[in-house]
Amino acid sequence: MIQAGAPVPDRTTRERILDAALDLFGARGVDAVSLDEIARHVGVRKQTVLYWFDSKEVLVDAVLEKVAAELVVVIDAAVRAAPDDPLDRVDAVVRAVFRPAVRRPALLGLVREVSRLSQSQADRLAAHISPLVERAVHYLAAEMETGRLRTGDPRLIAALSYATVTGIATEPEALRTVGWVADQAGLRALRDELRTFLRAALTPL
Amino acid sequence: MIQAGAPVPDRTTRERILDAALDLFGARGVDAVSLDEIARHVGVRKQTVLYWFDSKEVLVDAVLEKVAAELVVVIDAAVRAAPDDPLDRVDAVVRAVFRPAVRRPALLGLVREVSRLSQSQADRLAAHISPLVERAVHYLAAEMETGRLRTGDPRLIAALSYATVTGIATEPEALRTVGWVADQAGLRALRDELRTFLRAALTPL
DNA sequence: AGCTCTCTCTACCAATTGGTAGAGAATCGT
DNA sequence: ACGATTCTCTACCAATTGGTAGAGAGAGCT
Repeated sequence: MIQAGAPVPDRTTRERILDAALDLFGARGVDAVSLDEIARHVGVRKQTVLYWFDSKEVLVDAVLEKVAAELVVVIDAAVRAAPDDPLDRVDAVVRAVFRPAVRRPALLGLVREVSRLSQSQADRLAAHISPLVERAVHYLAAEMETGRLRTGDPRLIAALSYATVTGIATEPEALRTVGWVADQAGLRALRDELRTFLRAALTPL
Repeated sequence: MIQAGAPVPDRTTRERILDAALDLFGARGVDAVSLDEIARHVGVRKQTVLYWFDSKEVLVDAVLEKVAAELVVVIDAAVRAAPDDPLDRVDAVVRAVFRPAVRRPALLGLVREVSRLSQSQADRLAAHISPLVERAVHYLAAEMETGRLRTGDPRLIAALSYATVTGIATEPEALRTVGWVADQAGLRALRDELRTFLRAALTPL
């Protein structure tokens, strides 16, 4: 905690604000979290938050940017490391997406907020994600040609997978409604069920 | 629009408030929609809303209650009407869930709000949904025994399906990020892809 | 030492929120 | 005809929100 009149220049304050914002936004949503609450979590005044980020919208932007960039790196690495078999590759991507999510639920929880973004924010996010998706779609299409994947619409498969992952991310607690336990073991079990589904649906007949 | 000093007793006002609240909550979230905005949509003052529903929380409750009850009826009817084959039955449920969603996107969009509910609200919702899920789980388990479905954990399958549907519901616009078009045709295509997936994953080897 | 830049602070503000108090018009049962 | 009930209104309020203005402490360069 920093006392009044002792503003030791602290380059990490910005990072700590981003960190707290990610957790809080992810857990309870952008609307429900005030700048003041974020500031309190960091041990700083609300106006300090507004010094680092000109407005709440800018802060949201920065958080999304950070998360998207990290996610892209993780997925990218997983794809490159995976063996040549397309089924194994899909499997690797699914596990790669869930790994950070298991460690830090707020990460995927943030996805829930995407639907509330402004047009420009959504566009910027898409700029990060789209290239990844396009590559995946082309890859899937190519492998369907070679017969190593069951034929289908790769874009729909991508959309469905994305929807499923965000669905899991969105509702770790809501899934209790269907009797699912939202702990790490439960998350892993659900991830594995998704892997099974994808394999079953993509394995050539 | 009702003019001042002309409060013709109108039993439908309550219904119209519920209706507007459903659409607005579903489209933009409970937090982002004020009572005043709902009132304006109905053509009434905010205080009239508070006359019919003691607080915003009560209004949210009522909307959820209504949606849950309707959804239960729809699914129930679909199951009863479906043929005896378990794969067809699963298929019928998926279509039944999507039918109201296609007609009225806000309906499933409301699911996004579930994660922000209070404990008591979540419990009440679960009271509606759980029996349905339990029946489905037992049914799936029984059919796995008879060999007409691939064996697996029925509860995980239910959870995964639920997550997928809510994922689609949550992100009709966010899915644009992966290049998916969020119109009715797109929704149908995605629904059919989900049906294909479920069939592929559940068909006995 | 003195000056500038970086950073966090105190003090405020206008707007919006959910909610309360209570007046008054229309309808219905008597 | 009349009183009670039902329903919507005007008028307020306390609390919270995102955001602004500007003071002032510490660090580093000259």
